[in-house]
Amino acid sequence: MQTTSRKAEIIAKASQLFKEKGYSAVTMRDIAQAMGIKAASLYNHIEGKQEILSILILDLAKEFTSGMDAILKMKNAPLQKIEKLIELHIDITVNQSEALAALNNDWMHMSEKDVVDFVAMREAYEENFRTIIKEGISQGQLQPRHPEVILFSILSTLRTLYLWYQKRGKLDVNLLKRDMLAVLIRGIV
Amino acid sequence: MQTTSRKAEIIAKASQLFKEKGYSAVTMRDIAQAMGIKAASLYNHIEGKQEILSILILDLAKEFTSGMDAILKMKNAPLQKIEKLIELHIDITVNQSEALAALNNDWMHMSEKDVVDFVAMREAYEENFRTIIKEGISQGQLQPRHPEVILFSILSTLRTLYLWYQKRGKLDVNLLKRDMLAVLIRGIV
DNA sequence: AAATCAAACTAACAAACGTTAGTTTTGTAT
DNA sequence: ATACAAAACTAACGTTTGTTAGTTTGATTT
Repeated sequence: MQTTSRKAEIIAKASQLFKEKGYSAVTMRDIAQAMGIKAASLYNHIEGKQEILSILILDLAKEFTSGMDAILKMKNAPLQKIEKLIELHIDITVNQSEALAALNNDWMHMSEKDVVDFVAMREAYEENFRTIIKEGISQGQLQPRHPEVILFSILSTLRTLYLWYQKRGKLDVNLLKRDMLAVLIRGIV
Repeated sequence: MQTTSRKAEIIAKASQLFKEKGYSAVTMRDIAQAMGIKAASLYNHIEGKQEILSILILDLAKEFTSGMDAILKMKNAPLQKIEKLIELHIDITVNQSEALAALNNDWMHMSEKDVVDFVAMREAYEENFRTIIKEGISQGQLQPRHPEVILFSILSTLRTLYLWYQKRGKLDVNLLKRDMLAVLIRGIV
């Protein structure tokens, strides 16, 4: 019984390389060498380079979308939903830090159709996040700052978490969540 | 009297393309076409593709470094230094949003020597920032959170500001500074 | 033993890449 | 008009790119 298909192995290895150098700078021969095989052999498992990227990005985007959907269904107050969203990002980052690099930096190199789908998903995600923030403000639970500034302050931090989570001594996840929630929500003063 | 050299024009145009697709995905023919000339003509002005990238990134890195140096010389309290740093990032972003993309995403494609210099500058910058934060905590001006979490929450937001500053209706710079200072320092609750 | 099948291989292609060499054009100063 | 320098051009180069075609290997099933 195989636990991981060869295709999944290729995608996993490719995502590591994409994280290091970016999609465009990684060649099929790079990926093959990292797998210990020849470039042509990759095509027994995948359709092409672009397919690797699309699977990587769209699967991850769906994870964010379904996470958001679950949170929207909750009966919690806006601030508690934001806390859940922060935890969602941290959980995904800890388990998928490689794919996050591609999602952040290389989505524009997917096929046109996949780019359209991805951008739609991302805009829907951001719009849901924005709505929660606006509710928080109108209910007096959040400070009356420009919602866009709040949205992107939080999102920027969460989206680039993958860049420094690793090296910083593998902070305990629960400790990380506690401090990030504190900093992002209550500030630093 | 020419106000901008042809070389500077090429670098400026290239940085726009780098921001859209990343350094590796932009070809010399792309840059030439955007300039309305042929690819070979570029070499009358620049040494090669990598030189464009290095000038772009290292010039910007020096701007951050000298900005940091000026702030370190001030006699202000840590919190006020952090406010100055946030304003520094916002000012640079407003004037150099294209080059910031390359600095964030494509620094690893410079020559080995330039990468070493760049990473050294970045680490020095972060170390200075970290020291200010630690002073703020030990003086009781900042909450006693993990300094690394504070550092990267602020830096992540500032570093990706270039991605959304433009489209969001060209927020007035002073308004942006006010709201970002509030969100990053005093939080959202 | 024969057949099957996944997964590797070798060899090669056409296109695109960064770059070089040598030449022509263009504007400015003599 | 002539000379000069800046900046464009055409043509081509050697590599590298993603990908295809056809073949071989090795394990499992019949």
